[in-house]
Amino acid sequence: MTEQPRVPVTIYDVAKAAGVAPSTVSRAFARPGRVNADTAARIRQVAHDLGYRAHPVTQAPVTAQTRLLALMISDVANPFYSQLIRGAQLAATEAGYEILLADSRESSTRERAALERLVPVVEGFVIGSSRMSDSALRTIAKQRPMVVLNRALIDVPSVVADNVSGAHAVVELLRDLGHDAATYVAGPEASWADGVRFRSLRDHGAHTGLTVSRIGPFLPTFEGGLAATRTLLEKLPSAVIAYNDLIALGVMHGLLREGVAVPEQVSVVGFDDILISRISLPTLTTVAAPMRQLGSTAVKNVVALINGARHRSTEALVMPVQLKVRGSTAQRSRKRVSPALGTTIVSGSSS
Amino acid sequence: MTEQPRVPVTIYDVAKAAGVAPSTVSRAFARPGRVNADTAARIRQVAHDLGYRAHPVTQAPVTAQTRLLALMISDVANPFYSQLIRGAQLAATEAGYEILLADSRESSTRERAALERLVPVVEGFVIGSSRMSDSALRTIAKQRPMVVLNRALIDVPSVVADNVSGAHAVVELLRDLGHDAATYVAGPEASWADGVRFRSLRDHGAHTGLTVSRIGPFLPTFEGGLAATRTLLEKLPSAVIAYNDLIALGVMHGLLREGVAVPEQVSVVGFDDILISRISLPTLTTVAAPMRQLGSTAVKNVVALINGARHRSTEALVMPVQLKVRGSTAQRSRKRVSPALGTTIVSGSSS
DNA sequence: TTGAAAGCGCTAACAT
DNA sequence: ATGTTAGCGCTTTCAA
Repeated sequence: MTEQPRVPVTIYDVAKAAGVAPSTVSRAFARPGRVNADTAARIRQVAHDLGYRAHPVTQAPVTAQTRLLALMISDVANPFYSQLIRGAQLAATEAGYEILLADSRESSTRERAALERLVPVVEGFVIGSSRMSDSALRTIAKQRPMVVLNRALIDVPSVVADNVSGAHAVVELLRDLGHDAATYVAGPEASWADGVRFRSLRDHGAHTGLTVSRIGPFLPTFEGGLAATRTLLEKLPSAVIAYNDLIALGVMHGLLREGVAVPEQVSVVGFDDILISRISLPTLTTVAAPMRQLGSTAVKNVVALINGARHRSTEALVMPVQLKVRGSTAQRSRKRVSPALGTTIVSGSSS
Repeated sequence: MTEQPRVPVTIYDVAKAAGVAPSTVSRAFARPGRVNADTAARIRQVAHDLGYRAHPVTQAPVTAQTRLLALMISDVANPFYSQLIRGAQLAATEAGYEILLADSRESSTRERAALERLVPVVEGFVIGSSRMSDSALRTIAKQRPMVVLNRALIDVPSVVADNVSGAHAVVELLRDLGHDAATYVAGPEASWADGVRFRSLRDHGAHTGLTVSRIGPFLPTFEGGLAATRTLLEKLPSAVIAYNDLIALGVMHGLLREGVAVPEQVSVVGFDDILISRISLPTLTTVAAPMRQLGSTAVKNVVALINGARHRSTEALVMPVQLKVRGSTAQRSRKRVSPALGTTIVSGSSS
């Protein structure tokens, strides 16, 4: 491939070089039939030589709406978003919109840059998960209709999963299984859900006799969970609650690799209920949120905003969650593990 | 939320209604400082009452390039694309572009609609996987620089994984393990890779003494694999090769659920090497393609095209693949399965 | 078949 | 602080 200097070439340049009127050039491209075949051929030749490219934006009638919506998420590779994306797509299709997926890759800088670049192009935003500050988010919200997911933001319509109830259910499950302490493996610090989950776990735990400590932050990925295992092994808890399923799965694998039995020695709980959690071995106990609904609700709301609806309530819309009890949690064992050796020693229960 | 009739309101409407000049309205929004606070407030009020929305496209200086690239894939939820997307994003960031992800959800109609909507907005296309016809794809390629992945398309630059060699390696592996027949579980018919994989398997199998039959098409998902299991159980082969890992995983689980041991009774092979394949039980033998490189190479090429490079070679760029032999394949057993009962019976080898 | 000219909705000089 | 005016790159009447 040979590079050429990049100076935007317009139809005027082409017209001049080809000795025709700009409108003829326009027609040559836009409605091929309406122009003399020879003229058209010559124009195309000249255009090609000049390196002409139709301008991305003005090409379409400037009055046209783009019917494009942007959905911003922090990592497309995270299966957690699959259903959310599906829901959003479904609702968008129904409303005659197309969803453009933007991926911040867990970086607030990238997120902001992408958002800013999209403002002139899309009619509205759905923020699936943001790593930006509330105020930065509000700045964008001022420019285009926006709905935020997984974060409660004053003055911007938001839809969140009921993380508080989910955390309470987890605490109660573990208590019922005889655990009296658990370690929370934290995800990204900029994640709103992370904060809510840990605080809810800790506070409700304090009320009901489950001491929840925290390690992290870790990347919200399988690798992140693997990394967390090292810390966990230093002082192995009988129960681990992870920020999300991917971390939980990583932890589970990390533990199994070290010879620690899950759930016999350590119970593991996640959040999200992604596909793998249903097919891993053991299957993962997790808090399932109605991701698909979250996505479609959000899109319906932006579309309503675009159509002139007004946002009223200052409260976030809360969607119910469900605790899926599966194979990775079990009655607390009376055994204690010496992780370095991977052997087990019998002991009384400790606080 | 209250809906309102949708008649595009411009700054001129607002200006007239507020008794000011259009430019004042423009400034009130674009440059808040430069306008009397009272006037600005009044304008905002009027604008709001009229349901004014900044026009998505003309808002930015019309001369600006969008610096946006579209990446079209057939299913964002398929982890197969994760690395491809990453590669594309990395290369795009480096070139100062933003990647917009578009998802056809396995539908050529949706794909075409999305592509057409994106033409005026993006500077170039990377088609990660297409369900459209070659000619339909070429139509879009005429309007914007385009690079196609996973499909060889004459006149349009394309980058493909070396499916042929991958298939050959699979055939040889299975032969070496003593198998003399295998069933290929097909994916989407519109998938170019599907055709190449099956033909390569069948042809190379014919040469080396592995009879490859085909069932399908099935959805390229875990559920698709589960569905395929039913057909497979009717006449259980000693080896299954799936269009992709997701199907392979579905098949594996479907078989295990029915009491068929993998790999003892049936060997299973996939294509792609997605994350789960490394952590499933058993781990999955699969053909790994350099997805990340595919993505970044494609993006580098569109960017070059945008910058005026010319596409020359009519051949697709072929990237090497690697067979990862893992836990789901084993020496062919002498036992035969009576799948309906889930029991095993000893028998001699059969053709 | 082709040219001239008028916009599309908005921003940015340049005036006032 | 605000109004006037000239474009942005392209398409589209309207004439010729």
